[in-house]
Amino acid sequence: MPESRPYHHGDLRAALLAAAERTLREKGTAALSLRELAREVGVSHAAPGRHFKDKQALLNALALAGYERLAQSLNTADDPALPLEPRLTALVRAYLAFAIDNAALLELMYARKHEPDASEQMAAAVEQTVGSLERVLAEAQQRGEVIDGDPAELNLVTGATLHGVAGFISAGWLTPEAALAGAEGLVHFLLHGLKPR
Amino acid sequence: MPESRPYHHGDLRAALLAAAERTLREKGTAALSLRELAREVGVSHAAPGRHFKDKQALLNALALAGYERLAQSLNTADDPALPLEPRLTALVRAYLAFAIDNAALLELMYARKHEPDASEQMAAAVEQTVGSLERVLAEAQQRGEVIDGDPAELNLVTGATLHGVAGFISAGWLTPEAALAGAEGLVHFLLHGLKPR
DNA sequence: CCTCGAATGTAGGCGTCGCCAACAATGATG
DNA sequence: CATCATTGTTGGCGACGCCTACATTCGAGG
Repeated sequence: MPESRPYHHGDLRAALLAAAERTLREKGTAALSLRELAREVGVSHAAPGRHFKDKQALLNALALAGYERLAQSLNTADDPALPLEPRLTALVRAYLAFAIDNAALLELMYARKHEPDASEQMAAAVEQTVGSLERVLAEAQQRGEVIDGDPAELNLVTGATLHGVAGFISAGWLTPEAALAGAEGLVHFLLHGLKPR
Repeated sequence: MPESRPYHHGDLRAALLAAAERTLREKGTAALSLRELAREVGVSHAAPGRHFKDKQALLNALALAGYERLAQSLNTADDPALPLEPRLTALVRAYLAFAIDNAALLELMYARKHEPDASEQMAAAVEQTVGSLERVLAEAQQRGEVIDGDPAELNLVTGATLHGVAGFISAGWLTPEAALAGAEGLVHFLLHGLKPR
């Protein structure tokens, strides 16, 4: 009699990803279990297996979605009309904001578990993400506002700095407030370095 | 007849830590299991519990040892007689070298699992580690070779950059060779920034 | 409209894990 | 030498990821 729920969920895959992201945000990576997700969504413990061949596949899907969200966030934060320094500051703010309220997800995105297959889709997403920064730097370089050199290399160090700060935030060595407040100073450092002029 | 091994191991705690570090290096964090460690060392599956209250306690001990090793490595790499730039380069090289052949361990060291207790010992070890960099920067600052500003803040951004590069290495976006080769350029960037002079 | 195969969900089981409690051997302290 | 804390063993609990066999539903071709 209890017509309960239909035998088929409708969009279990999406529901699992949504639940996973919520769990990730609220309880952290360690609390992510396929069985628990199945329970939350109301299906049997083996149902997730129909949509993700194993746990890593789900993590990959989460990471992929994360990259897309981050790339979009960076793209909307980028205002090509701005001068270099404020333009970079906006990007840095957007990245740090993402890192702050997606700490566990970001960690997942950076986990090097997907080297073997590489999954092209993932690579493309990463490219899109770092592309935001690279574009800005390359343009500035053409205008002579940034030193010469392989753009990829420049992009690497700036990206590393950002990534490092994000890591410090999730390690708890830097409060989110301090990080966001320091964004301007951070960009200034990126541009001018440690040496006095 | 088989007088096998004595009932008591002698120094089980150290043996476990050693085995754990080996496993960490060879198979990665995911392959670390208390039961497996016990098997490797030749004790029963519950024996580790006598020395580490839970798995996290073992991980903390590993991280602590890692910090001590890293701090020592940085200290021996620091030559106060050198001018600023080569001196920093040596430190960067030492840090990257550690990151390269202790990737999984470094990840553990940066995991923010030990905020609650803080374990003072850990905090002291961290302080010792970052202290190497901070000292160099503070001295250079006094000599006027580095811009003014809160030394802790300067230290933060340089540390973040280093940490970020290390992250890129373990993410596989940067080969160890490329990272070490780029150390000099990295330091130059830290000192001079992206803007042309 | 019906059938039949593919897609999706369920039930149960296997081996492993971390942790716990009860018990056994050892070694240090009086 | 007796006693007791330390250290190791055995066995068990619940949870996990993954697998296989089975059930239900959906959709495409007759």
